[in-house]
Amino acid sequence: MPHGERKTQIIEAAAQLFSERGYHTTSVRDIAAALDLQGGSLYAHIQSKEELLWLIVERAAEQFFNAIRPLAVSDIPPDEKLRRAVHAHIRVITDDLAAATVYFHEWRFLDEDHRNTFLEQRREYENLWRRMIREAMEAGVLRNDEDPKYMAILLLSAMNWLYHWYRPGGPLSPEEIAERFWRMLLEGLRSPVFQVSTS
Amino acid sequence: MPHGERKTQIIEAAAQLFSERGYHTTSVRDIAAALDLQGGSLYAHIQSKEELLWLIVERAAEQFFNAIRPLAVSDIPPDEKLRRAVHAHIRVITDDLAAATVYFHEWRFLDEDHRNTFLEQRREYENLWRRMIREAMEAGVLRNDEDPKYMAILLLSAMNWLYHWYRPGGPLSPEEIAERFWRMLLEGLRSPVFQVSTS
DNA sequence: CCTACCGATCGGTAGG
DNA sequence: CCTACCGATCGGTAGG
Repeated sequence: MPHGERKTQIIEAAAQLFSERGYHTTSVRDIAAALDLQGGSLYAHIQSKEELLWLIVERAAEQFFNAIRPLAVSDIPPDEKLRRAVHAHIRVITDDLAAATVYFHEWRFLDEDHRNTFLEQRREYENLWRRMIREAMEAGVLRNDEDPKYMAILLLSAMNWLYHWYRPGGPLSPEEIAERFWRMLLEGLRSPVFQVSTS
Repeated sequence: MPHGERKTQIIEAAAQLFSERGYHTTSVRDIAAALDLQGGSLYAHIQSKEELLWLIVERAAEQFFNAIRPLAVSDIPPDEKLRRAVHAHIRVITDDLAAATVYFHEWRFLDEDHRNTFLEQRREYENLWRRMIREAMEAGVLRNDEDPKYMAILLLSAMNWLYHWYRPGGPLSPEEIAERFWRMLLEGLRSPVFQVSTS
């Protein structure tokens, strides 16, 4: 009978290795070695290598939902709500960079059922963002001459790319990054005193 | 002696498969099968599987440079220059989605030498963007109370994420996407008639 | 949790 | 460009 703690260790070692080398370049023996075990010994705790991938992705998806859903359904003013959501989303990524990297990078290697569940959850998550944005548009906080769909894509793209370049100990804290990103996205990059010739 | 046309076919088939399944999940036999060849026959044209990955990444890097460098060194007004650069960068991604996907996703599996060259080229490319942004800031076109470094990251993040969601035949053309992204980034998401309470 | 092993598949080569 | 093969490594299992 597997005891939970050991399994958590295995999941975390797997997340670290999958994020560094990718799912397929990491062997079950690599994961076992990181815990000073023999390759076959892992199977006392897990059913398959794919189960590990699924558990990592599942957990990460949960982190995103736990961070954003309470905000989304709250009655905080829509601009403050979005500001906090940006901070929260970025926090999930920076708090467990390995898990986030696997979430964004390796989900394609899930079994078909797990992959479908993943895609479904991701769609739901994006809908939370679209709803917050539409709410802010209707409150007159965000401009209503843009499509909330592409606003959401822009926001999430800028944030999600973070796992490519963020490293702990860099010049900016997660909070400072979130602050700057939100400010630039909200206020725009254009100088307020300059009339730019956009078509 | 390999003749060039066949090699191009091999590279393109490899780019397609690498982008769909990833580098390590695609076998040399898969690539050969896509061209109705036997696995071993590829080695009349290539030296190794890694060479294929390198050629795909190399080509993609060249596309980005060819699209942006002439703009960067031109004396087009800085705002128009950036607008065109956004269009050009997005065009490179959408014009060869498979190559762009491999470029962003699979470069980690390059040999050490190739990986170092890749990282060097990417740094140079990002510097082109930083220089264009700094130029626009100094011309008073972009706000000078933000760091050009993070402006560049924001711009490139939003654009680079495109390969995750863009599919040909979608509702927006590459030009329409570029237009919207540039407009949203430049003008900001905030409603012009609303005073948002940012700290 | 280990030892010892399974069949399958991999990238790459020899020889034609 | 094909056939036939190489050693290495893979995920997973049996039996203890």
